[in-house]
Amino acid sequence: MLIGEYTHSLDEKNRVSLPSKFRRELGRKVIVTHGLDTCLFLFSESEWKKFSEKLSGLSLVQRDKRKFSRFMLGGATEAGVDGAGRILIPDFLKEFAGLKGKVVIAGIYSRVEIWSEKSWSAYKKSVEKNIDILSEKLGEVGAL
Amino acid sequence: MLIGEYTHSLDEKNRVSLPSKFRRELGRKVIVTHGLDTCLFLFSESEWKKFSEKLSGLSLVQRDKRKFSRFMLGGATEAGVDGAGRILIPDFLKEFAGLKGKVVIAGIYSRVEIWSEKSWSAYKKSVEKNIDILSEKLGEVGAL
DNA sequence: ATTGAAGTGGGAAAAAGTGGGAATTAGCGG
DNA sequence: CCGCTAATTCCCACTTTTTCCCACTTCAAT
Repeated sequence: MLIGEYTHSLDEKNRVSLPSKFRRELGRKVIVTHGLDTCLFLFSESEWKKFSEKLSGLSLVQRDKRKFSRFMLGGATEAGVDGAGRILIPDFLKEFAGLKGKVVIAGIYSRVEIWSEKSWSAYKKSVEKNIDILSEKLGEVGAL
Repeated sequence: MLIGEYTHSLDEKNRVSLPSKFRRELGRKVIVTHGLDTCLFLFSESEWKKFSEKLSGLSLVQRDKRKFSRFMLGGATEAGVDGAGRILIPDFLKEFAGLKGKVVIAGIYSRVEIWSEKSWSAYKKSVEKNIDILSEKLGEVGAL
């Protein structure tokens, strides 16, 4: 289970270290892609398999489904984990998430998210302010 | 599985390099045809077989189906992969997708798409702007 | 203090992408 | 049918990018 938040730095070669606590579970190859809300999603190979198979079922001839699969699959990249536990972030993903300098790596159970430190703290703050209303709403629809 | 986005250039002889990560899966011969949304679709021989068989099932006597299969099958061309991993784009497809200079090659699970850099970035921008609404919608209809 | 693990930085080797020339093939006119 | 031109294919060489590896630093624990 991937949990916890870590702050690492993106170096000049666009590399980030994965938190050492995540490494065993993630293996020597991970998949990184566009996330929702200006972050990147990172999956282990097995989690990615589940997710990508779902995506591959989206019809080719429907505009919105095509859009979404381009976003997720076209935006994905296999990233090998180097000897020091780092992965390489491609330029287009780096820009998408606005990564520069310090980045936050957060484990969300079965996936990992990569945020710029700045957007992470802003997002966090906004959630904290509304968590009460949010939880109420989820309760109403029976999600929790 | 074909995933990721790569920017390569279309040279004076109308050649583009296939991303090296795609080469093993695509083999030494691929099929390129008209795509949806001003791009080209590119398939491995085996994926093309599946796709074209589906198309061949479309009824001959219905106008719209006839249109679609002409578009896809009539526009298709076999392209050999040269020693350096490049293929040749025929003029009519090049013009269809408006390819010139830098082109983007994106893997979408079982197919590859070829875009002009310009239309790709425009398309992407519009998707990113609405991805939140889009994913919400797909969630509601149970597609994901 | 010393050891070890984690994170960071940078250099060298290997691979990928690109451009262009030579050779082969195809098309065309004589 | 032959020769000329044009186009395509094949191959080699250069450049850039990526990958791999090693070394330094920091922090924690003993």
